[in-house]
Amino acid sequence: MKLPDALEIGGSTGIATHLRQAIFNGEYAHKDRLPSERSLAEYFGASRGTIREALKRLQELNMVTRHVGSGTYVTYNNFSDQDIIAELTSPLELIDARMGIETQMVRLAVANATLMDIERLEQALIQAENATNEASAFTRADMTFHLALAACTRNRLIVWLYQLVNETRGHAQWSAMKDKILTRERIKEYNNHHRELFVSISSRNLTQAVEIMQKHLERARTDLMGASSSAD
Amino acid sequence: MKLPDALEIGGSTGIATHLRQAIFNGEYAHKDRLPSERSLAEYFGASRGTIREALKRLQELNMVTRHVGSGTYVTYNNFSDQDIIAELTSPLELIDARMGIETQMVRLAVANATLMDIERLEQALIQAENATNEASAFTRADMTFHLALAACTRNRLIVWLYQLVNETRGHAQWSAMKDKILTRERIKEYNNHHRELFVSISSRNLTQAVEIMQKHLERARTDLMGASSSAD
DNA sequence: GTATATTGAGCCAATTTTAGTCCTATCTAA
DNA sequence: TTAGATAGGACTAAAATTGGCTCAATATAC
Repeated sequence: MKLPDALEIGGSTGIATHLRQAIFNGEYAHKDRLPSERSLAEYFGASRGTIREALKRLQELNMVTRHVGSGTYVTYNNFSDQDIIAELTSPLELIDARMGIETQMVRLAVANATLMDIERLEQALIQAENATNEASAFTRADMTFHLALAACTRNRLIVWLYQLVNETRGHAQWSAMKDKILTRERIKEYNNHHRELFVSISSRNLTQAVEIMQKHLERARTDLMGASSSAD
Repeated sequence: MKLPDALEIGGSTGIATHLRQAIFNGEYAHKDRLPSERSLAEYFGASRGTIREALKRLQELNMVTRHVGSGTYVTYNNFSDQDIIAELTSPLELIDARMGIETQMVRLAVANATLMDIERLEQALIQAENATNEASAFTRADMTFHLALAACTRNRLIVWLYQLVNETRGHAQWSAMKDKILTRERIKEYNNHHRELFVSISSRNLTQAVEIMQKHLERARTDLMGASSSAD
């Protein structure tokens, strides 16, 4: 292995580097199609075989996929902030964040929820109560319930923030644990929390509602810690 | 280093990319009608089928809707969710949201802040204390302080969320009131809050820190309401 | 000289593009 | 109201393009 004396990096490795840079720089975005091998060959002044060798490298780096008759497509994902955050956030961090937002949500919900909001909340609650059998169905219904709760605040900023938080719940680390945590028993318990929460909000009992939400999330945290420690 | 003029990518995907860029760049605005398939075919030197394939991609991306006999219309909204939310959010809604996130931030900061975090927090504090003369300078320093506080939580999700919240602070409704609210006297008072907050966090006094943050935001709310009512 | 990389050519199978035609929906002007 | 122009939707068979692959010839590096 020696370093090139000149800037000239020829051959398949040089072309591969060039293309890699182009993709990193966003010249070719996610799902874009690269030029055909024959066009690239002409452009780089190389033979088709060399281009193929270069593309093979990109393929091995999982930066492109190739389809006969169609073309070479960029699979490299220039992740958005949100994707990175969702990937990095641990379920425990998530609970901590929810603890802040959702208890405030409860306070504002008690103060601001309209009758229609409360009706929607109850419908979401009923859906969750009918989903005790399957973890993924309950997860969906649970998200809907908490989102309906967010809507009760009548605060669009909070609704938006909670939607963002909610999206990180769908990601890898949580999904992997979900089935272990959500036993039928726990689902029942969570639904009881939801029911209590609904009652206290619809009767505008502030301190009770806040307490229940705190209990709910504390319980979720301990369940989570039990699962992650038993997983080690 | 980018001169692929000779490398125009053809095909439906290339045309789709081209049109997508045109919409992103505002060449075609929201609700505008795109040229007809036949015109586009002529313009791009491709057949109608290829154009249809490209438009199908845009349709799948929810960037256009198409109506027989009428045309293809842009539905992509150049404003991001964040811009819309920031525009719609009133300063009072903002305070309500901050009330939830920031009190939780304080709790986690007391628990998790490292010495380095606390040092950064103090530096931000000092900067804010030196910016008593100009409202916009104080606003910037204030944001930095609260962001440093977010960092103390060691919770990346919360940091991210708070960054988003913070960005909405820079928008129209707040900016208009800022100069009215941020008298030199109030800036001094806010800085006192910051100082107290810093002391209680660095001494790990949880209940005191939470109380101060609540006082701080409650005060911001009343100041805000005074300003908005006098503005009517 | 040997090992390695590159070249250019040809062929294959998968896929896309083309250039038609006919259809229905919508708009506009007589 | 009616007629004509124009819009997108759907389908087809032929042609062009694309990546996958092989092979012998050539160039380059050690």
